[in-house]
Amino acid sequence: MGITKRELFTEHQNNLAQVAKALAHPARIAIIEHLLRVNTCIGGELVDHLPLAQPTISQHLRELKEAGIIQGTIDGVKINYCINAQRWREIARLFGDFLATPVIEQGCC
Amino acid sequence: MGITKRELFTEHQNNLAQVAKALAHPARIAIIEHLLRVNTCIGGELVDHLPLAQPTISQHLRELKEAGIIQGTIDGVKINYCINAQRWREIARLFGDFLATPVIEQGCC
DNA sequence: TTTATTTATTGCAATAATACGATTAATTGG
DNA sequence: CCAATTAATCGTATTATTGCAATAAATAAA
Repeated sequence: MGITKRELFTEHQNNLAQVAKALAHPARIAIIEHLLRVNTCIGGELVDHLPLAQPTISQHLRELKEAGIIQGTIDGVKINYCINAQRWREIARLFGDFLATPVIEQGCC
Repeated sequence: MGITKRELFTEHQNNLAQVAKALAHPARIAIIEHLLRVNTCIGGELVDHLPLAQPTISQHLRELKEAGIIQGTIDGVKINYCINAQRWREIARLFGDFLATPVIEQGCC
């Protein structure tokens, strides 16, 4: 995109937006859903599972890693990926609090 | 971005990703936070409130509108914006269910 | 060492997003 | 009608994202 003027917004607003951005692609949702289901998997399994080329998946994995949502540990030639449980709970709280804010319904709109 | 291959993913994955994308900018988070606080406001108030030019804010408002998160009703020359309460609850459920999925912590990763 | 396996990186093309000045459209008030 | 107000749209520059082929890097196995 063009450049986002992050410095003009609060840290909280940027945190929410940044996590949302990490979740803003169906492939990354699919990766997370898969990891939540199987707990741990290697990259190759994702290549078999998702309809995208290996470099593309590697790129999505990197974005999820940079957002702290997943982590990988080297196991020989392979890499075991899993969800960062602590970060996952943190994100659940962050979005939970935000989305739990009630909307007062008025007739105005 | 480049073109996202949405047709290769499930409707649920695309739904989550699409809402996340609508939330993936601090200005849009700020707009939502403001509307949650004041319940209703006109576009001009947002221009005073946010450090962005009027056309930019108008563009962000359109994206939030297209995601169904906000709605606007014409009031003379002005437009009253507010959160779509029903949609907001729907999104809270969508993300709540997703983020509530527990991560089984293992020593592997 | 050579080969196979697995993942990351590079480089590129195509497309989407961000931001804003200028302009337009729509309505209100005089 | 004319000016003022408010918001949307257009056009454009800049930057980010997506996707993949080709390649590199790293380790394991033979």
